[in-house]
Amino acid sequence: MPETDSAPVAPVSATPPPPYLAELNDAQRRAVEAVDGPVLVLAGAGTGKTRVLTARLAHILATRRAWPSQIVAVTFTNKAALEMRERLERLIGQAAEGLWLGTFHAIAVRILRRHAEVVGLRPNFTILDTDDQLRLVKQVAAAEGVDEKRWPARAILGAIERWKDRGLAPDKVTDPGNLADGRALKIYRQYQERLQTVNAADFGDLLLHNLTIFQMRPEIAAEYQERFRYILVDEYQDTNVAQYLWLRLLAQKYKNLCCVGDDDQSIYSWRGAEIGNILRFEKDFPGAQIVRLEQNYRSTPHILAAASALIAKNAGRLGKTLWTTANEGERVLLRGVWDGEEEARWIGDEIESLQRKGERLSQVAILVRAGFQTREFEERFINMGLAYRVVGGPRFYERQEIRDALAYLRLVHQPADDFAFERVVNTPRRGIGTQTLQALHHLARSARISLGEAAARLIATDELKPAARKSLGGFLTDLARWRGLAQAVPHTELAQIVLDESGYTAMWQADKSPDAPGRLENLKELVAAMDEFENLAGFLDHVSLVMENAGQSGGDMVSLMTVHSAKGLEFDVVFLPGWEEGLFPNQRSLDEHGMKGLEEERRLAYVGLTRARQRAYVSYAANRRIHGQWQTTLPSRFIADLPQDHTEMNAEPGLHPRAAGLAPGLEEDWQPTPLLRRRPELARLLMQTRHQDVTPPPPNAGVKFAAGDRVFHRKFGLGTVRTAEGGKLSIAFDQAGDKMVMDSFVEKA
DNA sequence: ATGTACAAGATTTTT
DNA sequence: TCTTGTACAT
Repeated sequence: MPETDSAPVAPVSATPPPPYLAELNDAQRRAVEAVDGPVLVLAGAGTGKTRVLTARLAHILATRRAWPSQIVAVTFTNKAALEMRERLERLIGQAAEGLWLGTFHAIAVRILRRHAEVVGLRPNFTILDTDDQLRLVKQVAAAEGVDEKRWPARAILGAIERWKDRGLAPDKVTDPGNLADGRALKIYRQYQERLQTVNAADFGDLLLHNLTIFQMRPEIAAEYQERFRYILVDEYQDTNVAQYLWLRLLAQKYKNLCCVGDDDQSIYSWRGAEIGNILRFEKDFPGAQIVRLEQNYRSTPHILAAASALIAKNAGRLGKTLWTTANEGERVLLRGVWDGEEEARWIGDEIESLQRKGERLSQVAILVRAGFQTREFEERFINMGLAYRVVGGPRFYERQEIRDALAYLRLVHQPADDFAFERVVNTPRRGIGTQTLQALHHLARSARISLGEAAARLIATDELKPAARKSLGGFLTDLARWRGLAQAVPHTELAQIVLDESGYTAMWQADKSPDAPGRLENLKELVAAMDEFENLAGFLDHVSLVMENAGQSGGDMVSLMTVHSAKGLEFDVVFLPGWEEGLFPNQRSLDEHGMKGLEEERRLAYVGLTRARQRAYVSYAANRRIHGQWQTTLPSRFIADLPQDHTEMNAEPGLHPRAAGLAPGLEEDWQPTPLLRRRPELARLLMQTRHQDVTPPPPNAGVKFAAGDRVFHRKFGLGTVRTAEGGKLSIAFDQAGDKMVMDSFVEKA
């Protein structure tokens, strides 16, 4: 949101009949025209949520209910905000100057910068990234004497973030739980205090501080309540409690709040999203209009039916019946393969064949459950020369050299930024090691000052060794000079000067590792990217809030991403690999959240399927290598949830043939092959061949069982062999009782 | 203060 | 398998 928000901008003129209404169906039009008062739009996948929200914006402007600067529209990603703005401006035929459009965080930060002093910050405060957060928690926890092994910093930070997601500042927390022996709350307090000392806010703070400001200064709250005549929210099912409170407060005066959401697509509960926010809407806003959108414009009937049947297995949903008038199309294709490499090969071949039939690569996506799954596809696609892009993968701003460079700029811009200080004080090497740093930390913590200030005090004494003292002094002098320069020269020039004078560029020039030239290239790119911003502050905010890949968006390429990042997107063809028990649904989600976890996983599967317009492919592998370990896997229970009428099974011969009809109970006779776990060299050999042609060796080949042997069965557990005849064993299982089992299904215990 | 060698641990999803 | 952290040597 680069625009300023000074004076209200004149109303946008539009000539009737409005084009934005022409392309809508009845329900959509109702949602658009019900502009006064609270509105909740419950909409299924592919029913045109964003289109409705945009049309609504256009409508508000065209009917002159508000100026753009009196409207706030909140989207889930910055990209969605950009798209909405473009669409809106096309609709109204002019720029929507002054419109507040962006993520919760992007909007909250604008408010916070203005009133930072209310929460003890200065307007140029730093926005922390996850790394910095974690480092701070580690420091605080260590000082508190918490055992890192028992209570990893990650877990403590998780607890802190959960509190923040729920809108709880340290003084509001009532349930300290037993995390870190009940010390988590104490750590939270110190963490927060330290953030204030170093003039920084983390992501959660952006909203939390907003709430605090509104609470402590009612006149400020009133100002924004007055300003925001219309509030629009996309993806409402994924708002957390803090966001909900923020919205409720701001909408208090005009109550023109319109939320669009789909409870079946709530996939962020791990980040604090509350489906309850949707359910509560009518209670909080009596007389709210509820509009349901159920006509799907995206997918073919087969895909829609398969997805609907899948999500119908979830209990506790509001329930929607999606329908479409589209032509039947192809069934969802289910494909079972031997292993992950085979899966990547098959998908690659399939994409090539689609491409030959005229499908554009940019209309093809591979959606995986977890980030690490993209690697297999990348390797394969590089190999076959297929153009692809990883969406949301390793990001430009997360590269080491970029983060270092940014740390220099942050430190120039915000002298108290400890995290930046720590990052660059000895990069390039200045002979400032752990000893010196420890002394700095010690003083900084005890005197409640920033590291930079502590450094300044320390060089005034003779506590440090002469070498360290001299070098640290030089560093501080440099910083002071650059800060002075910041007023005088343009920010791109400043960046260049800082990188050169600090010796950072020279450091990489002297580096003879193969990736050094690339890093220097990236640094150049960074300086070039800064040119698009008015000043250093604007650039730094952009970097903190918009952590996405610059460039490389163009071109005809296959998209590779997690299902989470595919939210809100659509493609002609979607591949959904890795539908295996443990991977999808993810085991950890199941272990930690039980039924709730399973339902969220199912919603995720639903989101994945409904991204497809024309074709959806679901695949699973019988063997997968995870952390370099071979594991045999079962087809996901979600596959069994897909109705046979709308799917087509196409498994490799000999691979758990009834997988499609197999319920997760796995009563049946299929067993994974433990052989591969014991003999990875065999697995590797198998992987190097065309697997269609290879019959896997029978499991347990050559293993003979005799009465009295202790054995293990995947389903029945441990037991003792009573009799063995041919391949059939009679086994007395410790838990499951007596069973007849084929010997290939048990292992020697 | 810096560099090396070896061991342990990790992998869910992101504004 | 790959990355990160720690202990020890330089």
